[in-house]
Amino acid sequence: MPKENAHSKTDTHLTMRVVDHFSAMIEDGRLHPGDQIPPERDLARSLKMSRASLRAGIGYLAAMGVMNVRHGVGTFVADGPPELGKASISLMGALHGFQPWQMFEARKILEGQLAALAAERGTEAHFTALAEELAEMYATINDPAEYLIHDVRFHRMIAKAAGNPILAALMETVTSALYDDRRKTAERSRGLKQSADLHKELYRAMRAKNSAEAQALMEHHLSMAQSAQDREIAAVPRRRVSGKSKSSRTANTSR
Amino acid sequence: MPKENAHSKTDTHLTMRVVDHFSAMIEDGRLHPGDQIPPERDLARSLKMSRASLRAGIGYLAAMGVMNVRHGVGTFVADGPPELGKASISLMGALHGFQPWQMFEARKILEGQLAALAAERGTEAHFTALAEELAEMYATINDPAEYLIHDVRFHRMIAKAAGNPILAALMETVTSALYDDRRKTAERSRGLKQSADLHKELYRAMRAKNSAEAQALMEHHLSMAQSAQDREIAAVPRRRVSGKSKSSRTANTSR
DNA sequence: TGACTTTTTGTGGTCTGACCACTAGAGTAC
DNA sequence: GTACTCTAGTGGTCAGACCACAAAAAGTCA
Repeated sequence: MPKENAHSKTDTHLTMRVVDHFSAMIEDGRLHPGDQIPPERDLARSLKMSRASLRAGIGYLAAMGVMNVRHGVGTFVADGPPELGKASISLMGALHGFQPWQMFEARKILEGQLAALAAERGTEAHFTALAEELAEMYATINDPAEYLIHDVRFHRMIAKAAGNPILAALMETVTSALYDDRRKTAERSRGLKQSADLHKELYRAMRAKNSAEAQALMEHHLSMAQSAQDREIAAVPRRRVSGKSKSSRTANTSR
Repeated sequence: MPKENAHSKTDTHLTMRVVDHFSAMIEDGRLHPGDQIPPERDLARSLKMSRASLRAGIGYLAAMGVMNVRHGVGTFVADGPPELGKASISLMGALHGFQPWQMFEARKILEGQLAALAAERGTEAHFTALAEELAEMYATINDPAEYLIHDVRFHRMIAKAAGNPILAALMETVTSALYDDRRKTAERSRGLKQSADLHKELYRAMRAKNSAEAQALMEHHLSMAQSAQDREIAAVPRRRVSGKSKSSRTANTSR
């Protein structure tokens, strides 16, 4: 396996030369989040390669979430919240057979711990922000789509309050795979009341700096969510895939 | 804000059309890990786009670790162990200022939980494999480079025994950021004896299905490793860095 | 003056088709 | 058999042109 290691000088692939170039600039502090890089035409000339090759490298960085390319505007160093692996989890699920219960298990561990840490380390500002999202959740209890937005923000704020951006990024990675499905599946309103109440308890536990309770409540909350989803799946059976087409080594991609 | 997402039919970017195309094929089961996709020239014709655009999409998938491109041979669907985000964490560290202690905190949580799960779910085959790696560790106790290989395998086997590939992939993501540095820093031999003994205790706890003890031992082990790294940093002061940018490329000595 | 519309400018996105570089296997000589 | 050479197939790079989009500038009209 070509375990490409960072910062090889004689890297043959031009793509990797570009990646290394920008990696070095970022790690050296010559590039910061939000910075715009020069136009592709100029950059290609100064790096002595064709624009096509340069674009391959930029595309690679963009896929990793390090760069942010905006058509007609420019290319920027990513500045938003850290995102690891992006959509890869959903693909990885298909590739390696991730099971829904495994996702929830991972979430329980990560978010449970995050809630505990937030209880210990959260500041007044964090708790205030949590309270505001909580209020919004109650206010939009009859609008599942809107509710979901504040629900997500609430969880994200907990991650922020926990003070560990790495754990927050990992949570984001796992969660994002489930987000799309949830967005499409408008939840029943009656479920939202119960959900909001649970969040309120969670909020109180964190504000009281009771980390053990916060963790337990979070895990309980996610268990409920898991049950809800299981029921959803049972109600709307998923399409089944035809058997193992192990046929030829070369897959036919055209329809 | 533009949370671009999956499976848009009218996606303007050709790059994303390619990504969606293969994502769909993978999720439908028409493509499996290890499968080879058709040559770029044929594929470009059948997808009705230029080879350049097709390559952009393939490059994107390759960056996400979904595809595996081999010059002169062909392009394949990834079949190795799941890897989320690849090298992104080290870059993210530079971008968002990840601190070493945050990495260890994340590791403690993930690997601690993994050890507990392994104790509960591990099979005889798993424990046997662990015992073999343990033996290799004692055998190579005077060869830090070789020792490290078995050390990593030991931890990886724990992750496998835990039976949750998502958590395993997350651990891999966090750990890989530290691996390169560790490889360069030859450890002290006397530290390895202590490390091996700790792994042995850990092994025994797991085999005895004592999940609580396994988790505690793993966390203790990682705490020791963290202390060792802190000493390493203190002994070899880093080059000064300006402002907020701080290199995450530091040595990790003990495990 | 002020607000709206049109044009210009600068950026990334795509196309074409040619040629280079690598790999693996077939063919050949010994 | 072994080692070498050749060849076909694949991804990698190049060049230059043109398209599409977004923001800013210029023009237009009340």
